[in-house]
Amino acid sequence: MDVVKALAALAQTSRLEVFRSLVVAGQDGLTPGALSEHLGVAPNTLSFHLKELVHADLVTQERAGRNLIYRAQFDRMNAVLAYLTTNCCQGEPCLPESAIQCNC
Amino acid sequence: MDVVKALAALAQTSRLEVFRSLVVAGQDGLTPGALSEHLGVAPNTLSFHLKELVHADLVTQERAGRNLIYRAQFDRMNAVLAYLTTNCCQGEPCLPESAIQCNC
DNA sequence: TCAATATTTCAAGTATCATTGAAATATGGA
DNA sequence: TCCATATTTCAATGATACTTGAAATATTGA
Repeated sequence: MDVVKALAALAQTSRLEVFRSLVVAGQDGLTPGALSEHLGVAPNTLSFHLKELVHADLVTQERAGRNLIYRAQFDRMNAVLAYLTTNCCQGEPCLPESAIQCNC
Repeated sequence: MDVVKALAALAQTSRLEVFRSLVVAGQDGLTPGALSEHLGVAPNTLSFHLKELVHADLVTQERAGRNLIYRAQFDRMNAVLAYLTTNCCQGEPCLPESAIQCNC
């Protein structure tokens, strides 16, 4: 699991906005056209960024007729997030409470 | 809260290893010397990466005599992770279960 | 104060990334 | 088949990032 690649894919303003939009959209996903209009990113630039997200395995692509549908890959996202926190603090308590994963 | 900057700071092999080491170390933190030896990163290269992590507010620096001690900033880390998942899936269930945040 | 240890800063070179405009591909409908 | 829509690919340019070696700074103990 290449965590660096996933983090790099998210470490760019347009891509982070794209991914966040897909996270909110959930299983419905979004088309490049919708994303392009909603985020104000040029179609070819958007296509480049979507490919980066797909290569990082954070997003899936499916064709639906004339459109493509992109969706966030939630299990992969959670695996990346989990990597950052596993085995933290040698078992000592480091934070009072939190609840940040995607379990809506 | 500049999430892109934080993700970019983590999206690099050496820095991700440094950060993970600091996460595991917890409140004890680690010195550049210890990190350099443990990870096999040249001291000046390590210094560059540590500065990136500090600028991204993911790591703190404190002097202890001749050494410096770097520590992971857990609340900041959790805030960054939380940003990726908030408002996901329009409230629909998207994953059965998970537990990924730092609450050790 | 001087030397040793710990760590950072600086400058330079190479590589990687983001954006843009133009052209290409794929799909659906007339 | 032909056209329009949707989306991607390509090439080029400018900006940003990583690494390295050498030099500088800070702290401690003799």
